[in-house]
Amino acid sequence: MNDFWKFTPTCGKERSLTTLFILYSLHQEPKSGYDLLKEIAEKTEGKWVPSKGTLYPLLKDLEEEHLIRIVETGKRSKNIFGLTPFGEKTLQQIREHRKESREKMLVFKNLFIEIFGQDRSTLYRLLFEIRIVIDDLSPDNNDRAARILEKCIDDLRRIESDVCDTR
Amino acid sequence: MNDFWKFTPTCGKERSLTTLFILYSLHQEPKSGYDLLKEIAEKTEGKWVPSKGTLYPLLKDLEEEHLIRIVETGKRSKNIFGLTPFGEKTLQQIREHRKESREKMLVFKNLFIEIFGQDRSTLYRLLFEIRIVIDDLSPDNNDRAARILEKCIDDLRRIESDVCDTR
DNA sequence: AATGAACAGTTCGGTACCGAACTATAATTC
DNA sequence: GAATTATAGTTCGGTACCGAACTGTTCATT
Repeated sequence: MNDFWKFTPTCGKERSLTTLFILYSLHQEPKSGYDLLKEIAEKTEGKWVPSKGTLYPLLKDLEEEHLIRIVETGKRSKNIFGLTPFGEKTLQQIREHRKESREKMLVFKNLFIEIFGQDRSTLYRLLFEIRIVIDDLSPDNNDRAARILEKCIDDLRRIESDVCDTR
Repeated sequence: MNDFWKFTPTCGKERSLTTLFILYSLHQEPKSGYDLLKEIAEKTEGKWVPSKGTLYPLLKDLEEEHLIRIVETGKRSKNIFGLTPFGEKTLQQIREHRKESREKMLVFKNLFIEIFGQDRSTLYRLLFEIRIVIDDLSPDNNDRAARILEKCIDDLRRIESDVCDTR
């Protein structure tokens, strides 16, 4: 289901999640292929690390498509990549489609939880509802929402401590 | 990143999410390939529907591997598939690895939200914290947790209605 | 009876990726 | 200085999937 995790800018071809991560990461700061691998390994706790056989050819392709460019070379045939203006634009357009992407994630999670989630189905469903309500809030209400969520966390944590106290 | 969404039973080869869905769905009740496609389309609101070119050959493969079997044939060369005992066992073993699978989903979501999520970072982080607290609760406390979450939803919904009232 | 839609399935060129095996070089350790 | 480790990159057979184009059959509508 690689094609499921595809993201489309307003104009241009759809991009894989690996490409998206590359664009996003180089948007933060230019770096080498090796650095990208290390970064993704850290961020995902080693659970997802694109293989070198994937990454290096993909960097080459993205360079040929003028999304990224080599901004510096170093020893050991090291290449430091940075985004081009076209790459910046593509990344921005993909991120603008945040709603569609989040919907994808939502149906994916729903399915995932239906298959794996058992004991917690009810609670997770309520979490989803919270998520939906949050998404509909206008940004002005972030602070109020944050306080409500923080109180919720406190109350939930208190459940276990109440149980401990009654033992 | 098909290989990222791979699930491993205790013994036996790792399985794709499509395979997992098939096993899960046939575990519910036997059905045809066409029914599987319809079901996944419904559950994902059309966002993920394995292609026929994927599903039918995969059903054949799973049959050859004795995970599923044809329990009935009908008109139009219709085949109704059901799980075999081996398929039931495989499904059960994969679902037993729920923790690893959920960890995968968590790092995937974190990455996803880092790339796409902006306005709501704080709120989503709080949602993650709620999730972590929920995961640590013992099942006995599901009801209390559910009530807390329900109240949280009410409070969040009231934010918008408060705003509407003040206009 | 003819037509269109729904149901049901097959083939295969192509994509995105994996991972093993490979090459190369600089830095660190002994 | 030699050995080891880390950094850096390449190639390509293979997997899981897509989707277009195809075949076929039953049911519903006109």
